[in-house]
Amino acid sequence: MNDAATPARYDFAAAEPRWQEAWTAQRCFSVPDVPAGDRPKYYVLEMFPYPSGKIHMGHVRNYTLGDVVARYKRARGHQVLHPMGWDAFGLPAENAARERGVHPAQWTYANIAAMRAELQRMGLSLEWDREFATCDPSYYGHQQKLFLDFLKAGLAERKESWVNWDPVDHTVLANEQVIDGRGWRSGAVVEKKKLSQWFLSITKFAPELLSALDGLERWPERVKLMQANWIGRSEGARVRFALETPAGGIPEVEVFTTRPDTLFGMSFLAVAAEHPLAAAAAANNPQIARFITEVRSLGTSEAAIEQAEKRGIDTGLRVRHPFTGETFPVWIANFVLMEYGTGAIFGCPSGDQRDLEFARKYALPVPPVILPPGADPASFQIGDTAYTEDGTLFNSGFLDGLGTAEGKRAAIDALEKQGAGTGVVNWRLRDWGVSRQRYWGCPIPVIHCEACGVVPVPDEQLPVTLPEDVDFSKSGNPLDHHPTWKHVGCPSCGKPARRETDTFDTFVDSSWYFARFTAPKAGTPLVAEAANGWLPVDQYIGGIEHAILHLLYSRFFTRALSGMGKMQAPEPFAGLFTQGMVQHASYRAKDGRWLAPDEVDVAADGSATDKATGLPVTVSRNDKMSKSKRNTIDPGAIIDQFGADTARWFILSDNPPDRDMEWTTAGVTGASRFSQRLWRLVHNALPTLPAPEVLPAADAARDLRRATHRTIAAVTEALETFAFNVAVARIHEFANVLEAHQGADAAARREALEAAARLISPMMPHLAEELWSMLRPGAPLVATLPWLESDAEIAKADSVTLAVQVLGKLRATIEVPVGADEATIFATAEAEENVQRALAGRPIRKRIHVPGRIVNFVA
RNA sequence: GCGGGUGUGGCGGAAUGGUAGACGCGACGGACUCAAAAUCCGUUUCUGGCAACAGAGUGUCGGUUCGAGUCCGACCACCCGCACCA
Repeated sequence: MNDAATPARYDFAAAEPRWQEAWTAQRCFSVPDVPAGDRPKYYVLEMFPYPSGKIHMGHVRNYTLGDVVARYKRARGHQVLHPMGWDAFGLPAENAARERGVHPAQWTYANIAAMRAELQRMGLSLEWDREFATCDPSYYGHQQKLFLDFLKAGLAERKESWVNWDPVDHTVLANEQVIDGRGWRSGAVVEKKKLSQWFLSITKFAPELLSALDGLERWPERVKLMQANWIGRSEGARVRFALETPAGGIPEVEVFTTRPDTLFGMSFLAVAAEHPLAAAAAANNPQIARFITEVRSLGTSEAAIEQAEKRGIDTGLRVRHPFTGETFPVWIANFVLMEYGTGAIFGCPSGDQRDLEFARKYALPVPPVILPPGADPASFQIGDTAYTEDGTLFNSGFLDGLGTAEGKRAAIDALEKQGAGTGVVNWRLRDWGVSRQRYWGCPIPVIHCEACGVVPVPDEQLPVTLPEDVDFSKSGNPLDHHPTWKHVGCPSCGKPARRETDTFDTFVDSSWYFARFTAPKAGTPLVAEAANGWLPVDQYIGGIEHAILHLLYSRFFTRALSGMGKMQAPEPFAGLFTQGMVQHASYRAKDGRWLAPDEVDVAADGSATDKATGLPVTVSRNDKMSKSKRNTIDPGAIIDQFGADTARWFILSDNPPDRDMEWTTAGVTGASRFSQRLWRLVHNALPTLPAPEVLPAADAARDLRRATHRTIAAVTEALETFAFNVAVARIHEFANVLEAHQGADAAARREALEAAARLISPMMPHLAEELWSMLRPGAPLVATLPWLESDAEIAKADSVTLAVQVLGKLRATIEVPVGADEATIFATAEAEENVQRALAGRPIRKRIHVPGRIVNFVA
């Protein structure tokens, strides 16, 4: 290897740690808790990781994207806050405890140490001094304080709600732990069970959370749309239907509808299985009781409920129509959601597809009430498809002849007049249930006292820390079985009382961490000057899977905390970027085993064989990297083999960052080759370059200098717009130009090579420092330098190529001087032989000229 | 089921309504080498043609326009989210 004939190569393994140390030693990435001086602030944040133990390519992509932004903004003169921490509570630690007997805390902190080391090798411009984990008592203790403030402000309350219950393990299951309606561990059929739980009153902010979306100009439209749909504002009416004979003391059923205009199309009324009326009907009817039990085994997830086959049972009860006095049957239906509206609907099969399917299945009538424009009222029939669009009302008594909008108004007026209903705005958004029956989470700091009720833990007793001696061998919540932990004296009356054993949803932890990062060591949860100085986060980056919940909860917390005067920030994240997933081909043997990428040989045509057996394997593309499919690539191994810069460069070059990318070995080796090529360009040029002070002569190497300044402009624009793959492409092109100009004016070449070194710095920061130190020994680090400016005068072109079309088809291209007059351009274009042939002697009827772009002749 | 997104060569992708396929990967041909690796040069959307050139072409069908990958309408396929995974 050290043979004199071997060409010199860039030794990334030596260089990368060296530059990382230099950045740390010079504290290049440190900023004060309160932004100071006249440099504008810029807060770059990537969604902090769950410490699973190893970083995966999704993390590498996420943090590379953030680091490009952080380094670029720093070069543009901002003081950049760029912290990192750990979303450290959650189920996997408890699973590890159950499966391997390792304590969640020990497991988690070991994972954090391992992942921190891996992240540090990536050369990210992070300020590690601000690091914390949400499982640190110094973090979650402050969270408990915030919860007590929520309680005082009336933003937290106890309510009952339904959970997935495993009757064998005696434990609450997450939706992901419910597989085909059964508990993942026990295999028992899951039931819905009602528990009293803590809720945060996010619905109080629903109107604001919705209207403020408009102001989030640097959020993807689709994320805003998803949030708007999630919040789900809908205008409609609540309508009360009196029961013909009250059941279980219930005299009437209230439904919510967005279509009061279709009330005359009613054919039945349906309630959710959890509705009180359902329980009343089941009281002395075992068949109904059995049906309710069956529906309860569907689980609590909306997807499971709505995807299930539509089923129902007639309760035998009947309700009276407020307008006609007619009576209709009351059904219990599995597609009616207790959580939405009032948990009851009136069924109008002609105007709602779900109602129609239900009516057809149970042979209920389908009276049509909305006439599509142009349809004949005498012959109009509903087949397999409900008519859900606007139209003209008919068969609808006093509403006949009205349009949809007027019909709604008239129906609501009539309902209000006779006291049978009111026009209302309904929200899909529900209050946020934050209670979890788990050990590895932040304890909810309240005490239940027989005499005093719910008593907040006094401030001076915070934090309420988790006990360390816990037993995971029993099913259920370990905090609940702990022999002593929950037994405490009531802070109010002193009598024996019981500590709350539920812990917070981990989404609570991540709803304010971005604010804590501004003053991570403070003795109070937040320091207003720090939070106000840095927030909102200027650029937040993470996966699209968080588009709704995490972002919405953070927006809610930001408003709540601002409302309580803890800080003043209208929104947590001014700019949001959602990255795509990292995928990899997966390989499956004939016998069904999944094979890891290093267990197969991939041929040139893409087919693959099992290295061990030589048998062909099935290759599938575009699979999300996952342990189960064994198609993960370990970032650590990639960095060992190719270096952090290569991994970063490939990830940026592959495709636009908001799309899913495919990790390929070929792509990595290509990126590696390019880093060596750049290094070689500088290495080979060094002996021929003049001193840095020598400026290129005015007209020396114009092509090269034009390319240099055009590249600066193009890369700058690409970085500004998150088009990192385009930035990479422009630098590739520039390298091609550099190679073609190795004999050009030496000062121009120095200018070009120095530009190359600095333009790659957000993306390949180590190589940038290496090249810069070669070109300018002893000069300050690239990490401390301002961004390059393009000189428009040098970048300007002398001539321009115009496409010439005849009837919109390309027939020739012409080269004209910049600023040539239109007549000359048309004459030149017309004179082209190919243009003449295409015109075939026909007169030109119209001449179109788009300066700098195109000439089109219409003949 | 509801909501959201994506679709361009062999592959990843580029393209303010204006030359479709920049740039990279792969492949093929060549140079260097005893040989290989590394590196460099060239070709590479498809069809026809020696070529000049012509025709077709951005998931499908239709529309607007001098001109559509881009705008509009309908459809198809795939992916993601759905409140206790993080």
